[in-house]
Amino acid sequence: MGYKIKSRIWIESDDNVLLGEGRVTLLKAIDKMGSLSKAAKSLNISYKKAWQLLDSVNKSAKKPVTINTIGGKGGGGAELTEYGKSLVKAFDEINRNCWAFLDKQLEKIELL
Amino acid sequence: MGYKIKSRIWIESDDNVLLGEGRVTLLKAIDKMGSLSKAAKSLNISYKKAWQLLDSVNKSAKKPVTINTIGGKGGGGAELTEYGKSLVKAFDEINRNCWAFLDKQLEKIELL
DNA sequence: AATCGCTATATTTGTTAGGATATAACGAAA
DNA sequence: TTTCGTTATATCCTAACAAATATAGCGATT
Repeated sequence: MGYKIKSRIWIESDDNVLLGEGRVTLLKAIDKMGSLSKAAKSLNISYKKAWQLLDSVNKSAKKPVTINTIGGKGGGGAELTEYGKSLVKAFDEINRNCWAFLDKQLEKIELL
Repeated sequence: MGYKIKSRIWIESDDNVLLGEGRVTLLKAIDKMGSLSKAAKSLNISYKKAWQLLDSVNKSAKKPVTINTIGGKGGGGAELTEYGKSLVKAFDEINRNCWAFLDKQLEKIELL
């Protein structure tokens, strides 16, 4: 059986984490569910953790990633901005490319 | 100021971690110092942690990565095998290549 | 056979991240 | 103006993880 190579990538803005795998799956869940609390529930993480993640994302992004409304119809909710959606898409693409790249690189170790 | 992209890669063997950045810096320190305890001291980590890391490396590698001698001249010591040295070298190379690759990919996000 | 510095391991103590819980504030709609 | 399901935040508690400490065992050298 051969070795496997794994990776974790993230994007920082001014030493704060903007996007990582956890944040991206959270953003996807928000997009799907329409609210932060439902997204947290669907991912089986606490609301607190989800809120902290999202807060840090919005604080470190150059443009808003979500729009959170408080009160109002249905109590409020959260939805991705266009910028947020394209960030998610780009991150996924980079991640997939990285995996493919690393799988090729792994050959260097397999034949030692 | 733009975003930065960071990564962490590691190699697994049969679901156990073989090499990661911490393990590689430990192996380098062992190579330099000639013993596990001195390596741990030079990295400011506890001997226990260093030992656990090295143990897990040797358990999951297909060939021995270090040769540890217990007792004897100077009380013993640890040194890298040829396989160990080439693993370290290959890992570093893959890591550097990955950074370069990701830096290019980051452009996709910069121009959103 | 005594010494030495190391590997190898168990045990105990400390620290920190996260979970659970509680609650205030909000604004549209009825 | 009351209800509702959110966002937003603070506080406490616990459980997982890391550090500190202790100690046994080893074997070449003297």
